[in-house]
Amino acid sequence: MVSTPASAPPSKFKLAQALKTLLEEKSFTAVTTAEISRTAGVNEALIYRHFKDKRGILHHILREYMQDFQAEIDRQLQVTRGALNKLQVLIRQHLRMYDSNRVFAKILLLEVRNFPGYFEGETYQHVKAHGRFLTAILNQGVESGEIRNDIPLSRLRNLILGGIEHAALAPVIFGRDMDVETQSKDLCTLIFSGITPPAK
Amino acid sequence: MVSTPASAPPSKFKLAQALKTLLEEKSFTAVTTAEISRTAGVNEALIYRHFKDKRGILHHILREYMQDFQAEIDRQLQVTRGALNKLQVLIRQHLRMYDSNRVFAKILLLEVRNFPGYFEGETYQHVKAHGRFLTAILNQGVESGEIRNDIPLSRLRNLILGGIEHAALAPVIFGRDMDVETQSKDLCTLIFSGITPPAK
DNA sequence: GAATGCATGTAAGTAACGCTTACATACAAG
DNA sequence: CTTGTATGTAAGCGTTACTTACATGCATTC
Repeated sequence: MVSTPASAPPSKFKLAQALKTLLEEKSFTAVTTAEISRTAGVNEALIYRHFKDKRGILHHILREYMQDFQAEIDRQLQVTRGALNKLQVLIRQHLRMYDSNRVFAKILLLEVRNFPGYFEGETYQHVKAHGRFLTAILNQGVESGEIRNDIPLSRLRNLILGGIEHAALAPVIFGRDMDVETQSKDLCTLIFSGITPPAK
Repeated sequence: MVSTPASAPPSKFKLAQALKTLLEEKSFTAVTTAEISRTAGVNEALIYRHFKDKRGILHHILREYMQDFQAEIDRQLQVTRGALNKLQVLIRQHLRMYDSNRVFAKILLLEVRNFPGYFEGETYQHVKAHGRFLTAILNQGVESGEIRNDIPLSRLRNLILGGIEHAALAPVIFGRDMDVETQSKDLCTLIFSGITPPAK
């Protein structure tokens, strides 16, 4: 039994890898199919053997990233107790992921949302699953009394996801580096207790 | 002196209007130049007389929206005292704008960010100006003691903008309606005092 | 070792789309 | 009458995503 990686056959892997590389420097629409195949060192027609679309490559890449991401979060959260602690881990891990995988962040935050049919597609289901995961943590927090229960959880989730996203957005867009530890610490402080001064 | 609207000549106005109409139903990339000119009832080549690009039309529309938006906010904030009150007005007005101008929200939140050169372009300056405006309010809040000063203002701004954005995102994408008043009230509560239970 | 099947390679082509160009007309202002 | 501006028409160009048809190398299987 030989090693059969998830993205076998080899040319499929090469194509996905090539697109990742190209996305480091330009936007998805600015990358041509000819360019992808040339970078991958395979024939252009192979794109359409392995993927439905040019966009199919992007979706494939995004799915891989999402799976790695979710796996890492699952792993870390198994040793974490308390809803607020879990939230903190989730937020930090989120920013870490965006920081060390700029292409992933670019795809998820900038490229994919205006695809026709993206939100109906399978790839979005992975993202949704991640959202439900966050809701579950919030739910636990409400039950334990760590989190307020006078506002619908969906609102809390929106704020958290929005906060993470906007913390990452500028660094990702302008290629600046982000101080993940400070950013996530501050973000947690704000999300937990708000922008008004702490009652000392 | 006759009325000379900002978007004279007439065909320019018609083209912009046509794109707005088309964007209600499909994404920008899914709209073709032929379609725009046909809907506008003008010749396709006129697009390139009035705009640099197909994208130029979108930028033009976005600028118009931004100016209206900023004007309305300026107007409302002149009669509002206190940083937190101003913030509340800003947040509610933001959501109102996104709610009643879905095309505007679509452009700003979904379409424009992956344009090559958008962040270097003139249109983005309007958005940046709006960001500085928010920072000014936060600054005032820090000075008056309404807002905490132990965390950089850019972080607060990110959280606020991210929260607004994510509150609007799902309704905009899925065409659901949003309860602006409840949404903005809850969002303010969360941003002001966080997701932990209020100290009664 | 012949056959089967899969991954790959090559090359030509198509349709759509963004965008350009060249030329003509209508009309108002000076 | 001239000039300038907004507009109209139509043909065409280059790029790009995507398709099709056909051929090869190579492993597994019978």
